[in-house]
Amino acid sequence: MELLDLLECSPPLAREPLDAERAAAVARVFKALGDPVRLRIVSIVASREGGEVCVCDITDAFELSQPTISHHLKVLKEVGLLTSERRASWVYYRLVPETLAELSTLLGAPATV
Amino acid sequence: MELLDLLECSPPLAREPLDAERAAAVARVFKALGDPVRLRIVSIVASREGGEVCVCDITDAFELSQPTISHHLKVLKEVGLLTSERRASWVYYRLVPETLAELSTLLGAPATV
DNA sequence: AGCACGCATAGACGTAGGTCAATATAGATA
DNA sequence: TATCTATATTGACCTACGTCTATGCGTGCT
Repeated sequence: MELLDLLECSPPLAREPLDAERAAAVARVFKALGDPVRLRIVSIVASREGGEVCVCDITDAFELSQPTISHHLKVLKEVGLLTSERRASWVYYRLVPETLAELSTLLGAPATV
Repeated sequence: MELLDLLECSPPLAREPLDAERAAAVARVFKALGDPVRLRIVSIVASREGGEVCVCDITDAFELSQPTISHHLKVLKEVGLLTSERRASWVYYRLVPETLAELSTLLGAPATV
C-alpha cells in the first residue's frame, strides 16, 4: 500500500486517532522532514522557479560533503517527497507536491472534500 | 526566540528557501512527529472530546511501558505540540492547535493572510 | 579509448534516540 | 505518618542516523 493511498483517505489528525499502520506510514515522512538539512533541501526544491534543481546546486547551498547531500536526497526520495530524473550528466530533483499537501491536510487544514 | 514566532512569520515552504535557523526550529517539531508512537499520541489527544487526555489513558492505548509513554509526552511538550496540567493525582495533556496549524500552513496550505 | 565531471554507493565512526527496569516524586487517603 | 496511586526521572542497552572518506558508475568530450 502506497503512502499516498494511506494519506488520501486519511482524516485530519484531529478527527480520529490514527491506527498503527497509518501512523507508521505518515511518521516516515515526518521523520524525513525532521532533519534541518533535509527540510532546507525540500524548501530549496519547492521554491525553485521551474521546479527542478540539480544536485550540484543543492550541494553548493550547504557546507556538507556531496555524499551527505546525496544521502539526504535519497531519504527524501524514498518517502515520496522528491523525485529525480537524470538528463545528461546531471540529476534533477523535483518536489512531489501531493505528498506535502496530504501532510498539510492531515495536520489540520480544512479537508478538500 | 520561540518556535511559534519563527513559524508565524514563515512563508509556506514553497515561497522561499528556509534559512538555517528557521529550518532547525521547524525540523525539531517534525522530528517529534516522526515517531509512530508520538504521532498516534498526538492524534489521540487531538481527536479527544473535551480536548484533554490523562496519561493513563494514553498508556493504555499502547503496549509500551509507562516510562516510555512519559518520555514521548515530554518530547511532544518540549517542541510545543502538547501542554500538560496536573489536577489531583492525574496529569492531563492537551493539544496546542496553533503549532499544528503553523506546520500545516508551512507545508502548503493557503496562507491565512 | 581514455579522461574528466556529476552523482551514487559502501563502509566506518560517533552521537542521538527508543525502550526498559528501577527508582523518585507528588498528591490522596487513612 | 504511612501508604497507595499516578506520573516523572535515571541509567543502561541497543539500534538508528548523520557525517565523512574512499570508491564506483554513468555520461560527455577529446
